[in-house]
Amino acid sequence: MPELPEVETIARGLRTKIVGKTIARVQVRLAKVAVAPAGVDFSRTLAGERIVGVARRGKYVVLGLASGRSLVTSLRMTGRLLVGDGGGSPHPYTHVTLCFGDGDRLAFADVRQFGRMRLVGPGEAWDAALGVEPLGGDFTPERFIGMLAGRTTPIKAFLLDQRRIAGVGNIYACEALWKARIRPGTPAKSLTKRAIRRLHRSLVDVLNRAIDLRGSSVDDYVDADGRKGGFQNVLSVYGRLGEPCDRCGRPIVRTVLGQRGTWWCRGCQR
DNA sequence: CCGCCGCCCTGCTTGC
DNA sequence: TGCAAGCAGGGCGGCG
Repeated sequence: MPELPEVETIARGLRTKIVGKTIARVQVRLAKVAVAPAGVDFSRTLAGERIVGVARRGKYVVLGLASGRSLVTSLRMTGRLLVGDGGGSPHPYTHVTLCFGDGDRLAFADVRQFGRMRLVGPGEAWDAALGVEPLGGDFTPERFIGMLAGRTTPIKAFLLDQRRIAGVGNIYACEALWKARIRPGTPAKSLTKRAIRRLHRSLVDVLNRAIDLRGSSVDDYVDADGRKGGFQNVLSVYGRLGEPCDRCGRPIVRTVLGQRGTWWCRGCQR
């Protein structure tokens, strides 16, 4: 499931491939995944647009268009953005295809149909409800301490709340908490400043390391080239039920917290 | 504002 | 062996 490092990898891959290309036509096979403002036709509006940039915000891939509009893609769990020349057989769950003037195509495919491609207008504050970028300069240890003050919610649930910190999903929340030696269920407000600083460091380190390794391919994630990531080979807890903890040797457990599977070590996460 | 819950959807796993 | 039920999960809207 694509989280910040996977989406960053996808965005970087797309940037080298599609910036500068002009959209000639758009095929929408599953209407509900292609979202546009009221009165705006998704396909007709995109036709003729030129791609001027590819960015990431939280877990969203943002294609910047020459008109000032943006095409914002949420991949959710199983969404993929794939570039090709249309020569090979298309991904069987392709819902939207952008056909460029030079014959290349950008396909949005998603088995579970949870992902969305959303066309937003110039200056539209589509990300107003999204929280701070964890790898941006705004996310300081002191700010993190302030964010957690008085919050009763379990720290792991807080990390997953996109309105607070944008881009952290289940894999990296579990990994960062393990690295910081913090129990996932700890109420946010009861963490010491020292522990919060440790968690801040762990979160930034885990995300950067995962980007270096081009993300984690846990289920079927692949980047814009169809390549798998490498972080799944260095996971400490995620998906490792029963395996010995790398730090203390106790078997990794799986519990459910906020309706999400949570992997952690009872031995060394306090 | 905050926390909690159900829904969306399909493929895989589990159980009879 | 075959089939149905259960489960997983990110974001969003609704509720208290």
